[in-house]
Amino acid sequence: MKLSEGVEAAIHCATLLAQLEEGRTMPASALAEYHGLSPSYLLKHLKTLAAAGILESVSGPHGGYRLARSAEAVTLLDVVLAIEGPKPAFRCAEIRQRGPGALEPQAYAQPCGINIAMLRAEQAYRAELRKTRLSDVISNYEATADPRSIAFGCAFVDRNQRPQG
Amino acid sequence: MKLSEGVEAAIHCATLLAQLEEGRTMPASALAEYHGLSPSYLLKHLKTLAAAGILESVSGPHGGYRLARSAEAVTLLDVVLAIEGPKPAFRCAEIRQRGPGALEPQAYAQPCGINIAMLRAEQAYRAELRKTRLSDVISNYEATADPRSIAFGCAFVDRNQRPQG
DNA sequence: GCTACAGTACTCGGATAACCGCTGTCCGAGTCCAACGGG
DNA sequence: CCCGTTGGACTCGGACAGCGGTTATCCGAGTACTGTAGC
Repeated sequence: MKLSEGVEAAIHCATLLAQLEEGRTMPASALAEYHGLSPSYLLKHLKTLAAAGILESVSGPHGGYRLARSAEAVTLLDVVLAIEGPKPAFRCAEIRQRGPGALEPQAYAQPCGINIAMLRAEQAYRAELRKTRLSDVISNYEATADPRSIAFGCAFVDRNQRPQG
Repeated sequence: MKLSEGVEAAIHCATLLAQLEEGRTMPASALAEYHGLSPSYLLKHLKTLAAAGILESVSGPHGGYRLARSAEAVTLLDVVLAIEGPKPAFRCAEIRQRGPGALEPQAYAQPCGINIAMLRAEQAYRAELRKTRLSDVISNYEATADPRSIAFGCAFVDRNQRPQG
């Protein structure tokens, strides 16, 4: 079990985007520079987030990305599902229906108990991720990070945010 | 996020192994036949489970695999961690320490809030998996499965289990 | 008839190729600004 | 001086290679049975 590397980048970017002023946007190149990542690759994930309705994109010279809704309305689960896809991590291949002891398909109306247990665990995982909103991440960041980091972030946002599109 | 295909096979095999009599073993070839899987590939995962201390292996003509401890003492988490590895699904690459605003490493004594949230969710996932024991899976199976499947399983176990090694 | 031995067949164990998805990258479509020329 | 037009530059969007990891497989090491030969 392993999550895509892009999940971390996506969350960081969403966090930064949440800090710019209402209606403003920030281009992918600025986000990549701020996080020290490859612009080309980051763009791929930003595109995915936009397709999922978490970000909005604005084209043109003063374009860029911004949150499609408030930071309180975006959970970590939203971001993870957008990048990783909605399919559960455990995909039951219905092994029980294979082999020499297999019966007709109608005999397997009851779902596989293993699948149920695995999906229940994943529901717990998702429920926990759903509890954390983007705004919570920001609050925690502002409360614990080095003041110099916060100041740099604010300055960077002021410098790179684009006017209302 | 996706789990290895082998997790499902591993759980099914462990479940079947839990049903044979005390001290008996069952060869990988029988497990593969019962589940309609490739013997070569299944052996790989059984080996992994044995290395993790969940199964015990016995070599020789009457050899095979058996549970290393009781079905009550094996949780789904044990099996998943054995196959997938103990590392968390979310691996923080410390993106916050990259980019032009990075500070000296000492400034990042506090762990990354994003990482904390992701790990907390994974702890919930593992806690849920830890609740389900192999014996629970068997109980559920015997309570819900088609009687013919259960009878076939019992007959198969009787036919393929090897004497105490 | 009993025992010791060698051969054999069966098991697991580790090392080795093939496929798939994430990683990383590029160029094209669309959009807004700005400069320029005309009125 | 003001306005329309045109050119340019900047943005996102989708399509294209490269690589690591899981999948799938094979042959070798070890062990217990079995048949045989000797006592």
